Amino acid sequence: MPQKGPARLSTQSFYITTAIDYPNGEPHIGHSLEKIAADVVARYHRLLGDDTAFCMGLDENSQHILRSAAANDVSPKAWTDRMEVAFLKAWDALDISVDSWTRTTEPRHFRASTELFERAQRNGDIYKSAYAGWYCPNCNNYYTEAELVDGRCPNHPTIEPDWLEEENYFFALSNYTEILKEHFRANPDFITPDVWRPEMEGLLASGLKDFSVSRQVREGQEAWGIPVPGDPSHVMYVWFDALTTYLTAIGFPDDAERFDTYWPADSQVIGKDITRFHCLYWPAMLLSAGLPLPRRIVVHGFMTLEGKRISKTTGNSIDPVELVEEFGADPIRYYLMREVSLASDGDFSRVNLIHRYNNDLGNDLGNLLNRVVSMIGRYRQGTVPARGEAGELERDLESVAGESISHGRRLIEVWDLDDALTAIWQLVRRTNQYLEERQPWKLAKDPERAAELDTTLWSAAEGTRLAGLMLAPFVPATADRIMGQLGLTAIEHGDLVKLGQWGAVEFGSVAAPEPLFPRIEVE
RNA sequence: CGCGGGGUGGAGCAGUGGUAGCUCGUUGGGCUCAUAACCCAAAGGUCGGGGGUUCGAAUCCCCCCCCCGCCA
Repeated sequence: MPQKGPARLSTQSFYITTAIDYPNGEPHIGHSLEKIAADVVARYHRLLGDDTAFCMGLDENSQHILRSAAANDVSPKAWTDRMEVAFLKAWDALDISVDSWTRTTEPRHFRASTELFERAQRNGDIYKSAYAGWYCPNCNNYYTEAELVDGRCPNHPTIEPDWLEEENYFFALSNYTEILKEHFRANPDFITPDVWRPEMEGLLASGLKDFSVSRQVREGQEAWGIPVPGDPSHVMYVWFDALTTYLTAIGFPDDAERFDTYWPADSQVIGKDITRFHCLYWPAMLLSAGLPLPRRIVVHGFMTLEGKRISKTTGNSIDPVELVEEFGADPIRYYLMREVSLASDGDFSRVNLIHRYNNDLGNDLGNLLNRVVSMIGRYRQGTVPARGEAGELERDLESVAGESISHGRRLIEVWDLDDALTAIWQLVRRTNQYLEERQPWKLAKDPERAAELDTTLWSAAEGTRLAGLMLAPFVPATADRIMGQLGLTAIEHGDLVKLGQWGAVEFGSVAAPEPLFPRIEVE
């Protein structure tokens, strides 16, 4: 566990990636979970003052793209340009703070992939061999016997694939079984959460098999993809192309300064379907190229929608942009991070979203801010009073705030984001309780207790401020609104270190109270 | 078949040997600063089934049932 202590040096770098997406259709809520989780951690590290690089992108060199483009009667380039707009729009709507965006069709990415491939070649890990399987011409893909459905292509029920053999390039993954076993032994945090580790260790125990890294360009077919170095009759197949994005994004191989600043990646976030490729193939490829391995692969489960599998073909999907228009980005971010544990699959339910919105965001958090700001306005003409002498209740509130922050931090650092929110909510709840205990509305009626009222109002404002600060990675716009209503400036890089202690700011005048999350009435 | 994960109050989950916890929901009470919000309390579980180890098991062992994932 990375115990970083209470503060951080601002000279540290933090590199985080998400999987790159196939732009063969528009993004849906399932894509969003991973981006939001990664964004929370990226924002958290910026809040610590780390030099953070958060990279995402698009996987455009696959045959899926050619098919989608053809189906829509446009060129592949026009198609991916159009899809890029859709993806960027979705991530922007969800407030995903991406630093670097990579498309695999970019020349710099061709350059990086070629370099990585050549390094593996020089290391003797690439060889040519026969590849055989059931070939579907529509997919331009091979399937195993088991993958076929009644002898037909799983994606094209009308097509009976042919048994084909071709010469392919292979990567000698088997060379890396032992060294990867050792890596897993020496780095128990390499896979997070650790529920996925036994599966990888099982694969290692049974021995790794080499995998195909190229496809022949067939006659009459567009050479879509990155040519294999030294053999343009082949293009790279998936892994040396897609995974290399993580290197391209930070300047590999030509910008050594930038690359050395960020590599190896601190966290690479992926969906559970590609666990093996990121936990086994990818490290082996990096070892072959003489590059250090990422520190952590973070695996998340899948989302269902109202209990059903998300599928465009059955119309069971939600457009994140429409969702944001209806509820706002922060409620969706909060809901997904609070309700879905990365360790297991989660469900997106409209009823539960509204529930979380009203109960957690509206009642607990929004109402807390509202009552604090209202009372400061009503009893102290909008000026936050000086803190005064702390009694037992204030010391207790301060201690809960400290624990909430330290627990929250520790949990974010091990990617336990739902529990981190629970830890932060301890402070929100405690501050509400504190107000009940002090009853400032009664203190206000007795001029002799003005000092107690001052202390109470200051303490409640401070508890609310610290909760807002810790929430900033999860609900960034809301955190700024909290600061704004408390009369403070918007949250900045490094603020968790600078302002994350009880009493770290000088308050001034609060703004007019305004509900953060107006209640959503349901039928 | 094999490997792995899981089955805990109405719902969702935590809990790996020592009186079963959390959030929501339900019920009752309090408060009135606040977004019909907030606070307090109560009811509700023979921890999938059976057997075993132990002074003592949700927690360890064996068998069975059910759900999910992996097999390149």
